[in-house]
Amino acid sequence: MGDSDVSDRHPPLRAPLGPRDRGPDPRTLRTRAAVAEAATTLFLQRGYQDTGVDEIAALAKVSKRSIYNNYGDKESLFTELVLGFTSTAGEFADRLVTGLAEAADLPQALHELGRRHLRTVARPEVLRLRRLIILEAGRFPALAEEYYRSAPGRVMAALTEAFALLHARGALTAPNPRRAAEHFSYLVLGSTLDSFLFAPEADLPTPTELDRLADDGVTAFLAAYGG
Amino acid sequence: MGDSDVSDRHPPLRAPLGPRDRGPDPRTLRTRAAVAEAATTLFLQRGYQDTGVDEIAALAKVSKRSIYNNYGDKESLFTELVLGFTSTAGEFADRLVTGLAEAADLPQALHELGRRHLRTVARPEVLRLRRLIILEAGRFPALAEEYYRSAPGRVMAALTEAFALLHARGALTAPNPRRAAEHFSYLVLGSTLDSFLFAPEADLPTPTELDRLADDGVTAFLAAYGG
DNA sequence: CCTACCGATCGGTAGG
DNA sequence: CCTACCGATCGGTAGG
Repeated sequence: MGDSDVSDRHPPLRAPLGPRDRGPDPRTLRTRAAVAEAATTLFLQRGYQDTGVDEIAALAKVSKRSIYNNYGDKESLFTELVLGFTSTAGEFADRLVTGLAEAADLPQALHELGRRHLRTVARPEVLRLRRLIILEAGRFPALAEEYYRSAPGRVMAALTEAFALLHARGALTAPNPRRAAEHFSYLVLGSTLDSFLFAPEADLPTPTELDRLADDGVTAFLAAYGG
Repeated sequence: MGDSDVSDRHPPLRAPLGPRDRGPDPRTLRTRAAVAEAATTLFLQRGYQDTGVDEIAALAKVSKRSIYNNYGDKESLFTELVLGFTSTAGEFADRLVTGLAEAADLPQALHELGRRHLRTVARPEVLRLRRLIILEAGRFPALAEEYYRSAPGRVMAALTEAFALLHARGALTAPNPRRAAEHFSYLVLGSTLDSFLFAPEADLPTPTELDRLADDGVTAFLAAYGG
């Protein structure tokens, strides 16, 4: 099983497998996980600038040196964490709209989609991530663009495609399906997303209120675009 | 023309009128105006934290001491400037909806309102102010609340009132006029406000595109709520 | 005497 | 892994 020579002059900076193929050092994994959790908490709470590397180290109960060893520098740590959450959000976006164009009862399917979408987006950690990315869009423009394209953008693209099909079939009247997708999203999510940005500490709507908000948005959408 | 005694033992710290009623020292006014303009530019561009008092002083071509003499400290300077713009925005909000409930041609009046609203809100300085307040909502929660209540909140309140009247008169079907006002706002403004937060450096829609966005939003609103 | 303003520098804290 | 410390920069204030 060809162990690599310890004196190898070109070791990968972070080997995917350690010597004897034992996998990465479990201590490294523990440290990285502790740092990631602590940094996520603090970044989401206070933003990039107001979170100190010392604070992250203290909360994660690791040394500051371990953070730099595992993540390079503060910017890389931030970027790596945010990109991880962004790809999670992108996967959700793909699943959300699946099957819409084939639904037997379109109004019911849209109401369910609206409720599911708003419930997901109105979770504190999702709202805080969105807010964090907006706060740091000046410092990390590429990150903001990647998030926008992967999360809301992917939902918008999937809705656009579904609405185009439904329009062709006469189930909706949406000659501009892209615009219809935007209208659907802002009708359902608009006020919840907006309020949180201005009052991130305020109480979120209750689940009942969220369903009501989503239903009202979908009802207005169906009145405007319904077959 | 009663000159005040120069040896007066209780001079006001900053007299509204100087000796001989000549008015405030014009040098003071010039300095304050220069500081306000420079600070506004920089705060809107980089946010609170990333703007240094030294930078403001350099851009305004005054000494740092003059900033502290005129505005107390950095937080007060920021608050004073933002509150000034907030009250300006509030006055616009009041005028925007005036006369809507009495319009002879409601669809036309709503289309004009939508265009005017979006054109105003989509000005770079308005978008930047909104973004700045969101960025600093963690540090200045009272400021964010005041802005939210004075600007979007006042438009929403005025629209709600107008829609309630129009519903009573049968010109609209809006049994929940508050919700209708939210839907109107997000249909017209949603995508423009949202995109700017994630890409503050990107090009804004052209005036033609803005009118199209507004028209599409108002058309959807009328299809959903129209008499 | 006052107000406005200057050059110089303070203590404290950030990322690394 | 920790303490100590660096070069840089911040908001705020000193004397004149």
